[in-house]
Amino acid sequence: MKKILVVDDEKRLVTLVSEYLIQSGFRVVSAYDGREALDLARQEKPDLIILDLMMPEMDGYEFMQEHRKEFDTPIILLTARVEDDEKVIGLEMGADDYITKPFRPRELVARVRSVLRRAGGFEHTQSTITAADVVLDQNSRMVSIAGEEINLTPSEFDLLAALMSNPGKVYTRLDLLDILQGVRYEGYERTVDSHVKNLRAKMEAASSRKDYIETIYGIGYRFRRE
Amino acid sequence: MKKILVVDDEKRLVTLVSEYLIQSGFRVVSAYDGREALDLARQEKPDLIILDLMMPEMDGYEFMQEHRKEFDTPIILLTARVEDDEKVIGLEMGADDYITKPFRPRELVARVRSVLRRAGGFEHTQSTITAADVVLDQNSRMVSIAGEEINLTPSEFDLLAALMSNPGKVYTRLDLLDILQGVRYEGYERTVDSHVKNLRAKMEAASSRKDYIETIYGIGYRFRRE
DNA sequence: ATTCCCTTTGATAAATTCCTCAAAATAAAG
DNA sequence: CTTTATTTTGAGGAATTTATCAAAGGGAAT
Repeated sequence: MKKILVVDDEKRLVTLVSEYLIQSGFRVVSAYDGREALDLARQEKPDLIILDLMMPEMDGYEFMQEHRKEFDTPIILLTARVEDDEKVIGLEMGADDYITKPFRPRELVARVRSVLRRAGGFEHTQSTITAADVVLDQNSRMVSIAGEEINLTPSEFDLLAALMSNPGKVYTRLDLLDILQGVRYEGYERTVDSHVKNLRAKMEAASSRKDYIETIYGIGYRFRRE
Repeated sequence: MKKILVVDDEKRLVTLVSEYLIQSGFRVVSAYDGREALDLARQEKPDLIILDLMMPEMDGYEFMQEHRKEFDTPIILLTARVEDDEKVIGLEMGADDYITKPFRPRELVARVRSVLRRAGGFEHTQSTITAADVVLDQNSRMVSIAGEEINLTPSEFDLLAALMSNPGKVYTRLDLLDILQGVRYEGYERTVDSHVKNLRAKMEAASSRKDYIETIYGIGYRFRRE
């Protein structure tokens, strides 16, 4: 299982990213400034680092400079805005990829997988979830029901993956919105309903069963546990 | 166990919110104006702050400004009206969520849980209450009796959660009405009776036992303690 | 630029729950 | 036993929440 170091001074963002990565089958350690990150990098020897450029104490550039003296761990940069300059400097300094805020969690995970693949290692992440007769593969992002493959949109897949990661657990619409949209400052809860509706339709079309996803009135949704 | 600071000049509201939070498994400290809140924040280092924007002495904006210099505790704003401006300003100043008055306790608690989950860690608050053969889970809001899950409406759940949080303690109808409806200046006490009736029916249908909820004539109700 | 697909939004219908009231039942008091 | 107070119960309409649909908005690919 791959270990990832997440470095950002915004705690909320670190938590969100961490949860999403964990849910995707990675192990995560986190730091809130460059110095702390350097200590952790030495100690934990992560397989990949997700790094914010703007930080107190020791910013991203400094961190990379120091870090590169000792390791060649792949790095994905988080940048607030994409000045071309920033991008170029970052890549010259040895970053493997970059992603601009705000971003969607699934986009980040996709890049993490991509960078890890390039960086050589084979993925050993736990990538398939099975519940009832539904099989969901996080790597290929394919889902099949009773052996028959179904075609989901990215949002539908993310929603289903979240629900299936804890069958029986009830997720509120706000929880699910976070998963769809990343850090949320506003959002229409009915968006979740729409995706659930489409997801249910596709799942029911592929299976005689229904009620894979249950509505908990007044709360949210959950994946049915036998 | 997470500690929450509640700041509002309306004492009645502070009391209600506090009780409900305590009942939901949190620790609570409270302040009635911004200055007092700042002292308490320094002293108690809460995990989350629930903050009214309109207050004497030092209003919510001022408080946030000062507070942010020293901490990054997540904040949930209470606002009387929702001007979009207010919302935007608040969020820009670092609030994590907002909720408009009047609100129901359960809605607030849901947001508290959601923000804490994002902001902090993976430790969970003590979320299940067990009494007799009844198990009640505050996170998923599910209840089971002798292992069998029963389906409660939001109000029924809130009522049962309140009663079960202190088996043997007698709650008046007004106490329970507060829990159902939030800050209330009028209300029909018989509403509670109705919910109790429905609750009893569902519980008795799932169990051979009855009398989980006892009537104290002239006072109110309580959950039976063995 | 055009097309296609996905996401989000808003509006309306459907489902569920909540509140209220009044009559019936039960408990306490005299 | 009778009276009075309180609780239980059932039912209808009000209110809230969810499901569904259609259309607008965005972004990527052609």
